[in-house]
Amino acid sequence: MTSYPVSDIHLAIDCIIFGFDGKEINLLIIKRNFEPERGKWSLMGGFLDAAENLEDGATRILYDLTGLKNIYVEQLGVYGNIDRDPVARTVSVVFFALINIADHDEEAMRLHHASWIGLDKRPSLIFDHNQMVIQAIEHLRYKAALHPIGFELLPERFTIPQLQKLYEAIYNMPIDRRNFSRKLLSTGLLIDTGLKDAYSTTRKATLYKLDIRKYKENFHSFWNFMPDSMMN
Amino acid sequence: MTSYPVSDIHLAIDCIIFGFDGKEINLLIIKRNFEPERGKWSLMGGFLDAAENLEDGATRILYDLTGLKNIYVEQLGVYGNIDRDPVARTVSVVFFALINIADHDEEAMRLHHASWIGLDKRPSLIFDHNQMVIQAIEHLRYKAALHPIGFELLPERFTIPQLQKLYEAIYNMPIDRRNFSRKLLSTGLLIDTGLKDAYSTTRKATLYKLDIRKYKENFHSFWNFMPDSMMN
DNA sequence: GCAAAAGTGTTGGCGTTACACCCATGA
DNA sequence: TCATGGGTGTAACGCCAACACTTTTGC
Repeated sequence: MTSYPVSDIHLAIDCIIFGFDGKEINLLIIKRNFEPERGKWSLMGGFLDAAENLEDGATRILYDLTGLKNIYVEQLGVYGNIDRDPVARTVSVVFFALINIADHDEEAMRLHHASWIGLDKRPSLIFDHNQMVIQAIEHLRYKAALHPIGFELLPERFTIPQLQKLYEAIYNMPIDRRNFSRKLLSTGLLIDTGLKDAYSTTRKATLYKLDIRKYKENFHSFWNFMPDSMMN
Repeated sequence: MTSYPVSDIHLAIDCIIFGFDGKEINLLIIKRNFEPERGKWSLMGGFLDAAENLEDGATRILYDLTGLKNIYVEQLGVYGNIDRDPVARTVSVVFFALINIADHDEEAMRLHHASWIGLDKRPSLIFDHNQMVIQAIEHLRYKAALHPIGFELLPERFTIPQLQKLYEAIYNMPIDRRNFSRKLLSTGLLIDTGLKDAYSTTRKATLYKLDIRKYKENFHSFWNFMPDSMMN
C-alpha cells in the first residue's frame, strides 16, 4: 500500500453571511481578537475539526456566531493560494449563508465582536476575504435572478413590496412595482396568509408566506425574477 | 502569536474531464495502477504540492493526462467527508474541465491507463467519485443552457449541426433544427469562416468559428441556448 | 379630501414555436 | 433523379415591459 505524503496544509472554513435590513444587503463580519491580524475585520471562520465533515464545520461556525441552525448554506469555493495566510499554508473552504437578519443572537454577536455592515460601507478585510466577498456578491446576484433564494433573507411572513426592496437592493436598480408583483405571484410560490402588514401608515400590504412544498420541488428549475433587460 | 493546530488533513485534487465524440458526452477516467483501489476506475487526480496554488495543481494534473494547456477549467466543489478515503483524512477539490476530444495526447493516455467512456456506459468509480461525476453532469446541463461553454467541447471550426448534436447529447432530447440554428446565429457569437464541412455526403454545412472577443466580453451575461420548454 | 402606497387592467412589441418550403450534394 | 441533410421563411402564440387606473389607509 502506498502511503500518502506528509501533510502540512491546514484546512479552514470561512463564512459569508448575508442579511437584509429592509434597505440594503448587510454582511456579517467580526473584529478579530486573536492573532494574526488582531483587531482587523474578517469573515467568521475556523479550522476544520479532525472528525468533522465540511458542511458540519460550516454549520458549527454559523451556529456559533448566529445561534441559528437550518439556515440556507451552500459551498461557494475554495481559496488556497500559497501566500494567502502568512502563518501557514492554509486552504479555506468558503460557505455562503443567507439568514433573516432579525433572527440572530445578540449575545453570540457581542462575544465575537461581530457587526452587520452594509455592503457599500464594508471595510477592507484580512487576507483574501475581500475577494471572497466580491465572489459572494456576484453569486447572490446571479442566483437570485434564477432561483428563489431571496426568501431566505426575509421573515417567514413578508409582503411583496418588501421582496421588491430586497431585489432592488441586490441589483441596485429600480424595478417596476406592478410587473414585479405579477411576476412573483405567477410563480405560485406565494401563499396569501390573509393577514396585512400592520406597520404601514398607508394602505396595508398583504402578508405572504412561501409554499414550502413547491419551493423545494421546483428549486432547481429556472425562474426569471428580474426584468429581461437586467439579464444582458 | 497563536500557532495553528497540527494538521493531518491531506489535500487532493480530482478532475472531471468531458469530451464530445460527435454522438455523446464522454468522460475521461483512468484505471488505477497504484494503491489503494488498484485496478479500479477512478477520476484523474493527485495531491496538491506544498508550493502550488490550487488552480496550478489542476492545470498540472490536466496537462499530465491530456498534454493540453489553456483548456476550460473551473472549480466544481470540495468533497471532504471524514470517511471518503479509507487511508487517511483527505479533502479533495474537484475541477471541471472541457476539452476537444480530438486534441488529447495518446501517449499520456496510455501511460495512465486512461479511457474515454460514454456517460451512460461509465463504470462505478472509487470513493465518492461517482457523486462528483453526477454533480459535474448536472453542472454541465445547467451551465450550457445559459452560457456559451458548449464550444469548449468542439474543434476550432465547427458546424451548426455539430453544435446541435452536442446539445442534444447534453440534454438527451431532440431539438428543432431550424430554431436552433437561428437562435445560435442570433447570438452574434459565430463567425462564418466561408469554409464548408468537407466530410459530408450530402449538402455541406457551413463551418463557423467563435467570435473570441464577443465570447469573452459577454460570457457572464445570460443566454438561452435551449428551448424554454426545457427550462422548467 | 388629500397624499402615499398597494393592487388590478390593458396594450403593443418582441421572441419563440411549429411548421412549410427551398437548396446542395453524392450515389 | 432521388434521398439526405443543410438552410431560409413565416404565421400564430405567449410573455413581458410600459403605463393608466382603482383601492386603501392615516392624517
